[in-house]
Amino acid sequence: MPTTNERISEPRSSEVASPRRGRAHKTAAGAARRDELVMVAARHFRLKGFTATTMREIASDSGMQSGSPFYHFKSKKDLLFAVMEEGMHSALQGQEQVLATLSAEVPAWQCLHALALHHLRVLLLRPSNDFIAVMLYEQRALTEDDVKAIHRLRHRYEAPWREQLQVLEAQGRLRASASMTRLMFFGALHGTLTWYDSEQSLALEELATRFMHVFVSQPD
Amino acid sequence: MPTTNERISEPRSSEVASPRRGRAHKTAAGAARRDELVMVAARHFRLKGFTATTMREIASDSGMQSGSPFYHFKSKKDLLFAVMEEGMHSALQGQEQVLATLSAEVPAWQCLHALALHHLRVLLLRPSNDFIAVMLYEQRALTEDDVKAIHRLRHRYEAPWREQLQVLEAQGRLRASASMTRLMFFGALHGTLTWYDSEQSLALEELATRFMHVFVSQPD
DNA sequence: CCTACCGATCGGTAGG
DNA sequence: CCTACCGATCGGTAGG
Repeated sequence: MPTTNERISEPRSSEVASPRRGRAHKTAAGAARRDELVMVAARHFRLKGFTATTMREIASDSGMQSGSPFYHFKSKKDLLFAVMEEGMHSALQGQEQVLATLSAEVPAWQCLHALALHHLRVLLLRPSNDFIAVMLYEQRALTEDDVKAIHRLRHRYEAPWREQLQVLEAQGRLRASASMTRLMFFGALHGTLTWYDSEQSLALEELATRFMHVFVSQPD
Repeated sequence: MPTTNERISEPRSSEVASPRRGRAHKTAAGAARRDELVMVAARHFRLKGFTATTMREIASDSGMQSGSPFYHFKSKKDLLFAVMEEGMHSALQGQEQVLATLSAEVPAWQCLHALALHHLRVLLLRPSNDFIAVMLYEQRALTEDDVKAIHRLRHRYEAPWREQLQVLEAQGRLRASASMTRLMFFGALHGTLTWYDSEQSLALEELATRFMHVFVSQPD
């Protein structure tokens, strides 16, 4: 996928002066402060919502004064975008690692199972799983361009899903079309955010298997 | 179900003075104004979120002055609760009507199909479908007691689902346990809020059928 | 239900 | 990254 868009790749190779939205820190300490802001913001945005969270809270919980986050981020919306964008980048990375461990001839059922398990971990495993709830619930607070950028990342994330589901569809092992199955599958997975309880519910491996049996017939 | 809780049933038989959270209007015009506030609020809460919506916008779009909504509702949170509570009441009523038209011996598959279709209509058909998106996305803005009241309504709403899914489970026609199937089913249905497009997608009847084939095997 | 208003808070900025 | 601050807005209220 060489079609990375500019803003998404920009943070990794930029030298613009602060305040801005990317990572342009000369010092490791500066980058660490920025990362802390993103983490703290993700938690607050998830628990209280974007609008109900104040920059003052985020600053205070990051050990800063009220105006200091604006040294790292031009606006509150840019901080929200950073939460979603960096979350998606790390989820994409994790997914690629999972796929890399699979041999090339692994059956589609097993591959999709691995993708589902990884996604459940992204959704439910702390820490740093806050971003995805924020992404699912706070899209309307983004600018149009930022929504598009996030959608591009989500599309890349879904690419292997599309691929495996098409294989399974061709094998006659789906109960709806590949794209309909994908929409239902993600909907059901995202629903776990509202009911999964790590104390009382199944282990994620077992949960992923249950999902697979509902959406795909005949495991290999 | 005689276990209706006080606050839920209160609005229908109360005589307390305004401002309050129930319907205590002597005049039909007063009740109509209140209903308009609830409808307008639902739309705004859905499109912009609870916190980002101001009482002034709601007032203005309801043809009132900025302070007037507080004649009908003690607080913004009470208006949010009214949106969810009245939405759930009408959804419950609609569901009961659907069930009433079914004969007593209708097979479980058909009954669940009717429930799924009704739910898709509640989710996706305008007007007055805003409340459910608000309910799903804005729970954290409610007080603890209000969350409990809404959960009781949702539990009542899910009762016929539980019943039919248990029948289907006993018949060996589910791919996961009855409760797991219900959680996945609702998750997948709620996901339609993010992707269903009435212009391009299937008719809701057909969509309900596709859902049914994924979650339940062997239609009658 | 309107008028007029208050106290509090918030995103953001200048200047260092 | 801190200090000190501004302009704007907001939920809510008193009094009619």
